[in-house]
Amino acid sequence: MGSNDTKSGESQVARTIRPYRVTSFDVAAEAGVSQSTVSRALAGDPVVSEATRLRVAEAARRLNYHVDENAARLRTGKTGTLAVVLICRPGENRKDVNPFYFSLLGSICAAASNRGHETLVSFQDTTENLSGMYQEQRKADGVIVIGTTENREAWAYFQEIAGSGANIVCWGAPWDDLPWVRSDNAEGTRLAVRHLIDKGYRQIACIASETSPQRQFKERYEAYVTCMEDAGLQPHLVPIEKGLPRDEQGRRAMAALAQSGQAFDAVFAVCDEIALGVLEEMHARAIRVPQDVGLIGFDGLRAGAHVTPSLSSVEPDFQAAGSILVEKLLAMIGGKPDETRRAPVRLIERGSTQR
Amino acid sequence: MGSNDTKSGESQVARTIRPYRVTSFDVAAEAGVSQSTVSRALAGDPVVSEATRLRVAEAARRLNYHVDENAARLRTGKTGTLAVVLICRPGENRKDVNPFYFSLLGSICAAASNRGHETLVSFQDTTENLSGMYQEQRKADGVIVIGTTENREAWAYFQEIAGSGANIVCWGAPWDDLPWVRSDNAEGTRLAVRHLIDKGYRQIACIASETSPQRQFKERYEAYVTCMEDAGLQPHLVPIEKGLPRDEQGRRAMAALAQSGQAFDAVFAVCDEIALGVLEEMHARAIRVPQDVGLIGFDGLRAGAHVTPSLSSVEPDFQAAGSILVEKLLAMIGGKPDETRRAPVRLIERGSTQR
DNA sequence: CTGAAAGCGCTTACAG
DNA sequence: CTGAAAGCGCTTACAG
Repeated sequence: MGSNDTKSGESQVARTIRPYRVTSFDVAAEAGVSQSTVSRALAGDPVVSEATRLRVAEAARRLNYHVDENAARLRTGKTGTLAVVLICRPGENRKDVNPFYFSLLGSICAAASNRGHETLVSFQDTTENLSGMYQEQRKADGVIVIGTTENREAWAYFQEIAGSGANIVCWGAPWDDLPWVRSDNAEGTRLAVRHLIDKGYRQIACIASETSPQRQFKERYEAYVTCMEDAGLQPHLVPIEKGLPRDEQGRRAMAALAQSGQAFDAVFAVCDEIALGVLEEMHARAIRVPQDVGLIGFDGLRAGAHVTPSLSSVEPDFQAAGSILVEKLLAMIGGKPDETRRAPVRLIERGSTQR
Repeated sequence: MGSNDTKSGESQVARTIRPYRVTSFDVAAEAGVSQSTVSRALAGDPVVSEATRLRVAEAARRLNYHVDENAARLRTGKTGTLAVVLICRPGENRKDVNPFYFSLLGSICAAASNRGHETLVSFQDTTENLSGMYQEQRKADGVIVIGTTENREAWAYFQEIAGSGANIVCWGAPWDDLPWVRSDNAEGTRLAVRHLIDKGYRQIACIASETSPQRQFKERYEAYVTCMEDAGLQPHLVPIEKGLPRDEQGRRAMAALAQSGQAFDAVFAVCDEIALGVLEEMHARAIRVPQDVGLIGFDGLRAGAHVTPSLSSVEPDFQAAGSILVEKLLAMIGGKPDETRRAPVRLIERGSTQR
């Protein structure tokens, strides 16, 4: 079927099967200099004369020569590449990955690109899939790990890698013993609660969890308590039920709050997905937002812009977050650890708090 | 300042600055075999005896040895890597990248991973940024280019690369002379229009553009005309204004339709962002959806799930799309072109058509 | 089944 | 300022 084709020339061409590649030697011949001069000229080594540099560049262009990065990396030991791992829920449909992570991924790639590094991206979830030996395989100089806090197995794997001295930074880890970056949850919560107070709301309930693996939920709840107390107001926690989709958690918590008889005129939900469920439940109960009750979430999901009323929120600056992760990793690679850990946040005032 | 530090040992240690790396020679010594046997054993070459293979694997584990991929690739000429380029609008804030592209990016990475390939991702927009010489630099075996149709400069660049014989497939190109994959727009439109008809709508207007650089808009509009005519109904085009944000295009088109005096009981918008603007304008005009007028979009944006009423739509299966792109590229790399060009779509029935 | 050796295409001391 | 040569760490014919 083609493979037993024995036309003459087949075997003697065996070595020719690999397509011919233009090398720095070809460029050297074309430019009439040595191969080492080609390498220096193309790398921009200032030691080569301008005339030679131009001649070499022109020859390279004529031959459509490009440096074989594998050879360069083998020689220098540097990759110029950062690995990015996005941890998913095991078996999760990729479409259900929190879109924030897609955005963060994009901003990491962009930030790395601005700093002259490429990004080697992978989505990982289960054991057979986990692979973080980037430095050992000389595929990258370090790793940025982002993704769902809930995949403990994956985080445990990367925690071990971090423990062995690899260059690694992360966003979303359930533990604090890997170098992490997170939203400035205290500041974001302060912005949200102060905003509600400025709008005249006083009986502000917080839909949250004290026991969630999501550290940011805990941080936001604690900051909420502090803000309320600082303002002389009474905090009120409405806990979420475990193991449900976020919007369903929001619906149920809102139902529980309404049925509790507890007075409230505003709700601070620790994430927008929960807040969207809360809003639906408020509609179902004919609670008018923002007239009767104000509502604010956290995360700045796009979906919040399109609901009625649109959802006020606090948004992590994921572009800053991407830069911070990249800078932190590059600093670590350079041996001068960078202490930045918090990504800035900003308030998004939308309809659900505009009374 | 540290660099003029002349403590003894400094210069003789110069070669030691590069951290020691465990090589296949070390594993060979540890396992008591030759280096070539180590290479074969770890590559799973069936020619090595099981006993030897185990001994080598154990030695490698003890020494925490991992193959230097740069050396392997230099030798084999294969990268096992696919490049993915996401083209953005020049100067665009990354957050405004259509979330569909983030999802598609994710599914491409996942599909590549399933096929044993890593992905080298970059976001590109302007000239100083454009870089697609992946095969020449031996960084990847081929490129998948996705992103906004509107960045003509970037597409022209990749079109040229495609013309020079590189392995490249794309989603979103404004021209048809690079190997492309797109949604099955004809089928998706048929699903949308048939659905409206099934729900009893008859006077179905289409908000679209015949001249947009977005080829899918044109394809959807043409399919709409065909479907309407096949059903014995009168097509009615409401053109969008150029150069505006999509939602604003939707608002204006809807306003124009309402003011035109043309009778209508449903609207098919060629994308969800436009449909969301249409919906807002309908609310502003107290047009009840879906009772008075039905509305359906295209693209299946998440935001559509949260508006009131939720927006019916047609969704490209972006996971299938990612697989198709990867398979098409791998087929091209393998020299056996694959003719698949259309990603499957499915109808999402939501509130805006449920009367 | 295993080993000795060549060579992938660069970068970078070392000399001049 | 330029060249000759070594060597990065593998894979794979070639021998045995």
